[in-house]
Amino acid sequence: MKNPKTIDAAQLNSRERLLETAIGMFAVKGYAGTSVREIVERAGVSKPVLYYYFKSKEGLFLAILDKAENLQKQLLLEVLESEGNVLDRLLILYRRVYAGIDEHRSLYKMIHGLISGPAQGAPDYDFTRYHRHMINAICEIYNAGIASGEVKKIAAEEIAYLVLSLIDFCLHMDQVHPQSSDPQRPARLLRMAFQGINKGTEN
Amino acid sequence: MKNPKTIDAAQLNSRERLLETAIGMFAVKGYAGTSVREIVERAGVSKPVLYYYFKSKEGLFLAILDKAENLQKQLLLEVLESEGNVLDRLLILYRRVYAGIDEHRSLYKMIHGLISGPAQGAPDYDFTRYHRHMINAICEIYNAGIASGEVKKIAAEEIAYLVLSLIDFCLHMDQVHPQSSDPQRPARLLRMAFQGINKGTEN
DNA sequence: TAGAATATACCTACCGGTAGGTATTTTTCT
DNA sequence: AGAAAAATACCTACCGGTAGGTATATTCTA
Repeated sequence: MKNPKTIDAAQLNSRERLLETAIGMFAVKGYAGTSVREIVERAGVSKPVLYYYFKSKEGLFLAILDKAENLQKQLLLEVLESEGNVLDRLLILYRRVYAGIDEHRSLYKMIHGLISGPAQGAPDYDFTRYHRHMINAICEIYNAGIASGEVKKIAAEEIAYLVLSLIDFCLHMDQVHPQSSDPQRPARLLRMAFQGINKGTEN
Repeated sequence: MKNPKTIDAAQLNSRERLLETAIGMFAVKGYAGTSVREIVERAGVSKPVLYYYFKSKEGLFLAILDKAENLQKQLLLEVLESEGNVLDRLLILYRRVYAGIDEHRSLYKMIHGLISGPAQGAPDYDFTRYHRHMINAICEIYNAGIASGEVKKIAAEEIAYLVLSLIDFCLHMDQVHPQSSDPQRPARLLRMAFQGINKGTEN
């Protein structure tokens, strides 16, 4: 039997439970606002278990961010396997990112809170990496479009910032103003932006 | 001599210094991430001075929010004294809010962090009040427009949400993406929205 | 039976908060 | 006006509690 956690799969193992619990609590109470005591209590383990797997509160925090980065990388790899024109692929990107956020709401909330809010006493961490991964992925898609002659030869990074702004905006709207949600918005905005980017338009 | 603090106006009094210091620290480190020791140290006072004026860390926090609410109310009162058509007055509102945020950057950062991020262990507080004040002000401006026959008779609250979303968006852009700042954006967006609201358009 | 995984019991450092005291200004009373 | 009383504005020193973290013993499981 080599498949992992064979017996007693009824409950996740302690490590995974700690991760999930901490993500949830960091997301709603912040890093400094969450004590390791509360984490282990809710996770139903004793304190040394946390230190056994993560060595410190900071280690647990970094493990979470590590996991997040892997999720993002994996997600972007999948997206980059897509085929089609630039606009379609960017929409695939958006939908995949959106689905990912939906699947890991707390994780997104936690990271977003640290990117756009106070440091909450959390250890130093370069959060721009998430941003960079996104930029790189968009650049790759756009450069493919340039190579195939589909879109104008504009510096891909310029486009990437524009596209990412639109995506951020749509995500933001959907997260904090769900009442004015509009599933067509991303496609519409991206299409609008592309009026001036597609080669056909010649201006 | 009855005028306040006659002698030695060289430095602000302890209370004011504590407020300003705490605002700055809550803004960058969050509520739970900031200790009263650090606050009093940086403010150059002893700990009991904080408890003398605010009775607790929580009291200091609430005093800050109280101050913020007063600032906002004062600002909106000024704006509501303006005259002109609805669009002009909304632009005045935007510019005034923008100036207010610029003048109290840390305070804005602190509150924004608590509205859109984790609770950071801060005491309960109904942050929707700031939102409501804005909505009410916009409603008042819009209703004046209805009374004068300038704009369509649409429920003012509906308009208020639309306008506030635009304003939030512009502020957000200016705060977190200052490189793509555009002073004309608010006017342009508001004007766009008003194409369908002004009576002239008849649709 | 070895080692991975967990528990009990504990440590030190720092947290928010206070006891108790003092210098200084303001008010009150005569 | 001038002394007495009281309020204001601060201090040093310390409290109980809890934070993150650990030494050590025990229990599972392969």
